[in-house]
Amino acid sequence: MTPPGAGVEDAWVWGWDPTPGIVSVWADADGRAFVWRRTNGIAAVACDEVRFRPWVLLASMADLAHLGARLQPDAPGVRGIAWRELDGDGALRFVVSADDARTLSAAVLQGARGRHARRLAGLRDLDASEALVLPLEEQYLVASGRTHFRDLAFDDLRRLQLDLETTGLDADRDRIFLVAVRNPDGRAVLLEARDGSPDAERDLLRRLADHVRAEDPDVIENHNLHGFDLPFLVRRAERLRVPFALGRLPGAGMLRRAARRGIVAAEGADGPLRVRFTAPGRELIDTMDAVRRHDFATRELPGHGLKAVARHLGLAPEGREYVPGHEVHAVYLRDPERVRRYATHDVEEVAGLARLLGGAAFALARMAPRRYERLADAGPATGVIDPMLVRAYLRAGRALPAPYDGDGTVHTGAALHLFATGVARRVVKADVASLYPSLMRQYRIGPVRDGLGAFLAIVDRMVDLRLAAKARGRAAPPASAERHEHEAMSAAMKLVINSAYGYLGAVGLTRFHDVHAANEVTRRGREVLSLLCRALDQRGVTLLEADTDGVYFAVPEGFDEAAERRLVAEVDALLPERVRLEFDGRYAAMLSHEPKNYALLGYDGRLVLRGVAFRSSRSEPFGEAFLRRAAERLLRGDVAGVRAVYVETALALRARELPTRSLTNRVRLTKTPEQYAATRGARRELAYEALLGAGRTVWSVGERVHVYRHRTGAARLLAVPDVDEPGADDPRDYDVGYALRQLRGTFAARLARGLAPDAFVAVFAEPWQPSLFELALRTTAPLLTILGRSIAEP
DNA sequence: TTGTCGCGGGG
DNA sequence: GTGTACGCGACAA
Repeated sequence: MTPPGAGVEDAWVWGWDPTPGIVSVWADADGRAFVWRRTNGIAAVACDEVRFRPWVLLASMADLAHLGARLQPDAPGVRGIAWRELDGDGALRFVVSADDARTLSAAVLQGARGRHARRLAGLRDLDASEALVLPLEEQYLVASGRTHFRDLAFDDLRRLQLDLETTGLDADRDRIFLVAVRNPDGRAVLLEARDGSPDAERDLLRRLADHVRAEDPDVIENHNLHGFDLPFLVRRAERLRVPFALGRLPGAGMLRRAARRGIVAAEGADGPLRVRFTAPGRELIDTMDAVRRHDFATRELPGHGLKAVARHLGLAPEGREYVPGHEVHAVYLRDPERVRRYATHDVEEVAGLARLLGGAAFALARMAPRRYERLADAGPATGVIDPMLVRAYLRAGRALPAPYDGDGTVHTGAALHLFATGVARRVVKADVASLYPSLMRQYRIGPVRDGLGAFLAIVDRMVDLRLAAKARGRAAPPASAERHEHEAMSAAMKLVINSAYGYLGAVGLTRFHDVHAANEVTRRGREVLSLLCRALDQRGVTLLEADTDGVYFAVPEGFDEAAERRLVAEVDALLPERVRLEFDGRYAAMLSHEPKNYALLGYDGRLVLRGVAFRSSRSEPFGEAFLRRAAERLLRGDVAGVRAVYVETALALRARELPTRSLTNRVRLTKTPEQYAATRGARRELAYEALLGAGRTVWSVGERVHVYRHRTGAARLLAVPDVDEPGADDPRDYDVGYALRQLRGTFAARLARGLAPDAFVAVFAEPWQPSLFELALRTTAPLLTILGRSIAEP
């Protein structure tokens, strides 16, 4: 692993204290920090209790004038209340510290109360322009230069997974009947309530807490741990009036911390106040946070639920047991073994998922002065970069700028050009890797108020770290712990690097935001996009669409892939050093419909539809199917084939050969019968009219129904069984005329850009009137329309 | 048809 | 002591 270097900038990235093996940190208002470290190799855990001086950063010393001689200059070993002034022109420039947080707070507030009309309960009630107050453990980490996990690998952590099985989702009504635990050694243990009584559940809670204490993990993990298991446990313990805690500090209990993605604890002035639970000494990690981050980068997950993610990532064990959520308790009563298998598989999948995706937060916790559990759910800009910058400034002895709401300058966006519509063949996609971070580094675009230059220095370091980690990861044996660590490091760096641009633009949220710098980045980005479009244009290709950092273009006949790659490399050579244009893919054909709406046909025959025009779940299945088949024919240049698909579909509709199911809309009910009755007069809605028409006056919100238009024009319900069974009970009484109008007006219209107007008329002429042009269609080619060719100079 | 608001999960 | 984005569905205008 990377040791902290000796340089100033190394300290900005890694901290500077070499203490190895820290797995958790807690600090209290008495000025005590509890530091849990793995020792004796990694076999044991030790808790050091160390003194630290709570501190606050102030814009003015006026509030402390009342201290008189009790206020002393900061010096090593100083006792009592001390202060020092930082360099530079930042507004937050006085570091005031004390032996304990209460003394510090009382001293500052005594002065501040004289100036403020409102009540001040604590330092956090001061304006952000007057004071910067970090959580206590972050005060400790920033001041000490310590970070988590130095010299530890992810697999050195003691990680325990737990998963509740309950009779329902409401902790005020439902109860816990089983807890599956996976111990740090990988063994699964089931704790079960002996019956449905409150005493049995109390006993279960006590055994769970005992078990965790005995196994003594550093980390507790589950999927939706913070959204379900922890709040449920705490609520049950409250209702059953039994103590419950998961931490390592005796008597600390389950504490709360503010968290954006927490559960609602109270209603505040600016919306609900949300909290997450925390337990001193152990890190409470929710794998759903890691899943969200992962999907944010890859956007390939089918959903964020445990089962779907585990299946998708190949983590589901052989013979995985599945039980629908609402049946878990009922199944347990008649077949407890099945639920035991199910719950065991849950914790095993969570362990795999946490290891696969949790390494990124682990890597960040070795750098940023925050608890591992906070880095796991933090946004990368405010959650990772900001704390690192605060630490860098204090380390350098430089004052921090006060929060700033910007000067009202609006944020300008990326460029989007549509050069052509219709069908193009031999299409190439090229894009610039990490365009915005590359521009920031190339042109040294950083926040204007960052006089220290720490922002760009940190981004530079992270890019280097990422490249090194990628190289080392490739060199390491597949599936090895070493490879896992490098891949996690690379993922963590990617996350932060890609958020650096967002950091600049986050006016009012990040400490050093700078909308002018962000606009300079997008301006340079538009410039690069224009430059590469012009360069491609000059080389005889047909530009199709360019968006932000990528471009689609069509190459002349005779180009093979090698020639395409040479062309991309040629244009790449014209770009600034750090801005690299890469070959991203090649396609047999593209139907360009509107900006960000297109269809691609791969050389392997795969059809990709992008944009709302081509994929809407509101579309009736028959229309979607028609569009896919017809678009594919069009992309192959087979206009007569498009006609054939249309004729076939239209005739099938007219003959009612298509199942009613394929003409339905799937609608989720959102109004109760009473609510709909109230609005029915103003506006009639198909789904509810269908329900009423079927004589149904009772339904529940959330129910999904299939609705279609009956030949009479009235809304009708279709009973759709779970599995498709071509039904004897399929009524086939849909409104054919309406469906035909939809086919032509809604679906065929998506292909209009690829056909000349007269060809469109011929292709989609009424099928029972054989077209005069039927023969001519065999020689009709799809159309490509070149739009205005001006490539705007930025 | 076209903007905005809110969600994504857990039993 | 808190702030992602993206794509989609629901709802209102």
